This record gives sequence, structure tokens and C-alpha cells, in this order.
Amino acid sequence: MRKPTIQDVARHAGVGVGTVSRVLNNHVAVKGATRESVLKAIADLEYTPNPHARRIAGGRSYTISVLLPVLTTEFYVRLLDGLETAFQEARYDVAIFPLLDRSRLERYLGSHTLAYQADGLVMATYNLTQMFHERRLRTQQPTVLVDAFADNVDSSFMDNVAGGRMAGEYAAQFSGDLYAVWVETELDQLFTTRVFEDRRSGFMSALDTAGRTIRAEYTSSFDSLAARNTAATVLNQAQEAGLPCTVFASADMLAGALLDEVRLRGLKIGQDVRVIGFDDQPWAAERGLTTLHQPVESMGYEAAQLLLSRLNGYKGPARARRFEPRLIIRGSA
Amino acid sequence: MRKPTIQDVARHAGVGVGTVSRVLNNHVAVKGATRESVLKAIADLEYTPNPHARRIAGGRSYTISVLLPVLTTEFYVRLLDGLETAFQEARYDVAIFPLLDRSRLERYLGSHTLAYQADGLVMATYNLTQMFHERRLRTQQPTVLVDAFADNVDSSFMDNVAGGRMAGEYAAQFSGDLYAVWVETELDQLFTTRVFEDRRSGFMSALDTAGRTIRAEYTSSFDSLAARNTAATVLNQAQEAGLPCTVFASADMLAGALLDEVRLRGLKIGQDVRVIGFDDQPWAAERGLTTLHQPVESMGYEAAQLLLSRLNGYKGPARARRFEPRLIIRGSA
DNA sequence: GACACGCTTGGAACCCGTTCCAAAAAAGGC
DNA sequence: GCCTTTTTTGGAACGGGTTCCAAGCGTGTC
Repeated sequence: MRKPTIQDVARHAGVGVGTVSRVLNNHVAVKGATRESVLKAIADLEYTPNPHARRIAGGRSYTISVLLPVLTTEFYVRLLDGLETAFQEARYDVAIFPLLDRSRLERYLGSHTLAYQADGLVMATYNLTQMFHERRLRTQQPTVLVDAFADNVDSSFMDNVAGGRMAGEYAAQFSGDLYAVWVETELDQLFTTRVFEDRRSGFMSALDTAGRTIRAEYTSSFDSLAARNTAATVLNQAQEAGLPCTVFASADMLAGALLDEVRLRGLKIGQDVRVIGFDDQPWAAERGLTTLHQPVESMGYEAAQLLLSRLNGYKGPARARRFEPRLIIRGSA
Repeated sequence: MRKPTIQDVARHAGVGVGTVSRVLNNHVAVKGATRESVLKAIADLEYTPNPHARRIAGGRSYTISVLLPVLTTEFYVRLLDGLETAFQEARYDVAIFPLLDRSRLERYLGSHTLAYQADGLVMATYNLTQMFHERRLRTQQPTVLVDAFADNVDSSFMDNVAGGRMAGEYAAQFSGDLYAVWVETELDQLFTTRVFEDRRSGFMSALDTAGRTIRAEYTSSFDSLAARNTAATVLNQAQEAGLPCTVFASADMLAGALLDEVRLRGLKIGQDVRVIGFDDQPWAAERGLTTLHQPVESMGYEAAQLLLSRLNGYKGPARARRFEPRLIIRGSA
């Protein structure tokens, strides 16, 4: 038996093909009752639209390119989840390009072909280069930034300053010394994220407002060995200077290392040493880590919506969507 | 400037659209001169056909599913190379499914969706299960086996018996003891390959014909540690029983381990110990290994052709294409 | 030279969606 | 209740290929 077509659905529902198309694409101008009958016909016939026909009739590829640094981290997995959810709803395909280093990004941006094929572009965590601007002007390809910001481009990002501030306000209420650990990212300058600078400035301003000062700050890279060393250094200093103390670890990774080290030294978490993390990694709940949860999926979902609105003809000025982390208080602080 | 269409090409070449389509699809019924002018027009306009339009007009997906156990080995990489070359020529896309274990294969075979999308199926190294037969009858999906054989299905495979025989005939001419090492594959029964049984039976029959007997046989698994151990065992025995000797290693992997071990013991390769491999791995030339080269790419290419002919309407009985390895004599034997 | 047959070729019909325009229906205004 | 405006709807045109039929051409035969 032949696959049903949009014609079959239209006939079955007693409406025109245009109406069926409108329902499929969520165009608003369809009355509730009509929409229902179309949806019923679709279900009855087990109709699935032919994506190729759609692409040729629509004159687009219905494909979005997503550029990101890596896809092996929790953060980007969640981000993609949000992006893909939104694009799937709009029946767009997603092509993912993990562009670990500068040369790959430039190769990508330089290639006409890919620009030609995707209807839109999502760039995650990228610093906008001159090259990118030129290309955007040249190709007119609708673009959205996610986890990044620039003037004149739609963007969706996390307010890390606010997140840092929340951590700072919460930390300020505890007596004892305050410490903080920041992360030095190893990404190329191209991919610079201001994430940790932002968290720091929010944190510091909160302490300032509360009239508190920080005892010491540390920096670690992202690998687990470095995190372990840093944790040891912090605790050495803290034990020497006197407990209790409160440590803001600007990434859960670091917070985890601190929890390990605290336990190792027979100290009491949340008492001798309070730890505040950032990220709310999957394991944070079971380890009782007080941390900042980021609505990463929402940020991705919203980025996709911004792009889709452009694809549907929105011509207005660039929009920026800001998302705030949420402090999740568990046992560690 | 708009992308040129088949209409533009037809106009530019002064022919009808049908003719252009015929040239694009390599239909024979186009005169040389006409074909040339069409090709020139295509080049002039930098025309590239729109694959979506093709899929909708042609009523097919122009996509082939390739099922194979893994794609990390030399063998499957070369196989895919041959398959993809042929499919690209015919402008088909290839979707690759590495189905490492039984559950994934069954999940794949059970799913209607994928069956629905691909125009044809290439199965590499799979034993045909009952499930597969039922599915084939149900979906009528054109299928070809590669590196495997079954009645009533098109297939393209290596004649490992012949390969073993060549090794045997060559080995038989040398004086001294004869040894052989076989491989025990760890693949699920579903993916059974008779490769090593076949090589063995060919090898043995050749010795038989030549009136020679084998001194001892060994079996190893495919990992390098096991290969090293096996090599040591073989050489212990050989040194005890007396050199020179000749060893047929039914996979280059094993032959490589033997070469290492021979050198380690200060023996002369090709003199004290002769080694014959099988596979002609990329490193075999520089290490001077006498081995059997398999035309794996050709086997894949031919498999694709068999499938394409079905897709183009061939209705005849199942065909089987047999490929013979070629003995490459280098220094080791 | 006329006729038949097979090989090439042109082009209309078709594949299955989206879009746009005009028409129909509904809502609003008096 | 009638007219205007707005919302909703039907369906033709279109997008870029493939396929099939009929027509054109060339060659071979007598």
C-alpha cells in the first residue's frame, strides 16, 4: 500500500491541502475544530510528511548547523537537548559540528558549501571573529548565538554574573573565612567564554555589598588531577588559617574534588568546610552539594526559537535572552 | 544568482530535460555527442542536481543501509570504500550501522522505519537468521550479502578456500616442518564468518595434494597479547623440533607477532623460519611479509553493483560473485 | 527508393509538499 | 439585518527532478 500523501489527508478530513499544510507547520490561522479534524485524519492514515517534498517545495533545506567546541561535556549535551527539542518541533534537522580548534572553525566558516545548505546557524560559546562577521554579511544566513553574546546578533545566554552574585550572597551569611576557586579554560581564544570572569565579578560584588572580603582565591584547570591538587592547596591554607570556612567552587568539578579532600581529612562538610558549587551536575544531588543549577536546556530551546522566528520572516532588531541560575541548597553549605 | 536547474542545463545544451536526466543517471540510450554537450552544459553552469527533487520525483530515498559488525578494522574500512565508491557513482547515499551485538541487529531488523527509508540493504559478514528471512519476505527490500553467502540472495564474497589453498601450495614447496596458526573469532554466532575454517580447509587440501603433512596447528584470538603468546609457543615447538620451518599465519596480525618473535630470538626470517600471512595489511610491504592480498574493495564494489542492478529492475535469480586472493611474495617466505 | 525496425530524443505528466491569492465564512459595527 | 473588516479556507501554481510515451532519426533490407 502506498504511503499516504497530504492529498489523502485533505480528502479524508474534508479540507484543502493548504489547510493540512498549515496544521503541520503550526501556522496559527487554523480554527480549533478544523485543526482537530486534520489531526484525526493524520492519525487515522498514519500519515508522515515526506521531508524531501517539503524541502523542495519550501525551497529550504530545513537543516540547521550547530557549531560548538565539543560535545562530550554535560553542558553541551544538555544544550543540544534543548536545541534539538525545539528544532524537532519545527521539523528541522540538526547538523552538529564540534569544531575543537581554530583551524576547524575557520575551515567551516570559510566553506561556501555548508553555508549554502543550512538555513540557519547556531554558534555556541564562540567569540565572534572578523571572519564570521564578513561571512554573515555575505551569506545573510540567519544566526543565533547561544552561551555567548554580541551586538546585532540574536543571542541566548546564561547570566553568570547573577549566578556568581547568588553564590556570593549565600556565602556571605556564613561566619569564617571565604575562599574561591576559579577555572582557567584551555580553549582557544576564539572560543573564549567569559563564564568564569562573570561568575567572579558577581561573586565579588556580592561580598562587597555584604561588607565581606575574601581570604584567598585560587585557579585550576579543568582536569581532575589539577582539581585534586587545588583542593588540597585550599584546605591546607584553610586549616592553617582556621576553620570553619566557606569555599565557592566555580564549577562542580572543583567542588567534587573539595568534597573528596574534606572527607579525606576527616573534616565535616557543611560544618568545618562549607562548599558551594556551580553547574548542578547529575551527581550533585546524591552528594548533597549546594550548587547553582543552570537552565541550560531552556537556554538552548530559546536560542532555537529565536532562530526559527528569523526563518519565519521576523526582521526586527537583535534580541537577547538572559537566563538566571537557581541556587539549590543541599547539605554542603 | 539562483542555482541552475535541470531546465537550465537542457536549454543551454539545446536538448530536452529527459535527455539531461538520462545523462545524469548513466542511462545507456544517449548518443555520445549528445552526452558530451550535456556534460559541457553541466560544467558551464556548475550545475549540481538537487537531491531532494530527485528523491521525490524518483519515489525512492536513494539511500542504502549497510549493516556491519564494526568499522574499526582495516577490512571493513576497505569494504566500505568499495561500497561507497559504487554507490556514489550512482548518486546513492549510504547509511552505516555498526551493529556490534545481537541485540542491536535484531532491533535494527525489527524496525519498520528504517526498512521503509532505505531502498536497499547491504549486510556484511552476517549469518542469515530466520528473522532476517521473514523481514525480507515482508518488506521485499532488495538485499545483498557481502563477505557472506546464502542461497537465493545476491552475494559477493572472498574465496577463502582458494586463498588457503594458495598458501598451502606455496608452503608445500619448502623443506622443513609445516605449522599453521588459526584465529578464533569472538563474534556472536549471528555474525559467524566461516573465514578461518575456509582458509584451513583450503590449506589442508593443498598439503594433501602435495603429499605433505602438518607438524602442528595452533589457535589464537585476535588480540595482540594472545598473538604474541601464540607466536612464542609456535617457535618454542619449532626450535625444539628443528629448523628450518614454515608457518602459515591465517591473519597478518598473527604473522606480525611471529616476525617479532623470530627477530627477538635472533633467527633469520625467510631462512630459519618462513612466514606466510593473510590479509596484506598496510605494514606488510615494509616488513617484507609474504601474504595473501584480498581484493576487498572490489568485493564491496561488486556487491554494490549487484544491489544497484536490483534497484534498476533486475528480477533474475540470485547471483554470487566470488573473489580470489592473490599471493604476494615478499621476503618472509 | 520505399518500408520497417530499433535507437534517440523531446516534453508532458507526475512525485509531494509549500505558498499565495482569491473566495468564503465569521465577526464586528451601526 | 446589512455592510465592512478580519479571519479562515480551498486550491492552483510552483519547485526540481524522473519516467514514459510518442515522435524523430538513422540504418538495413529487398
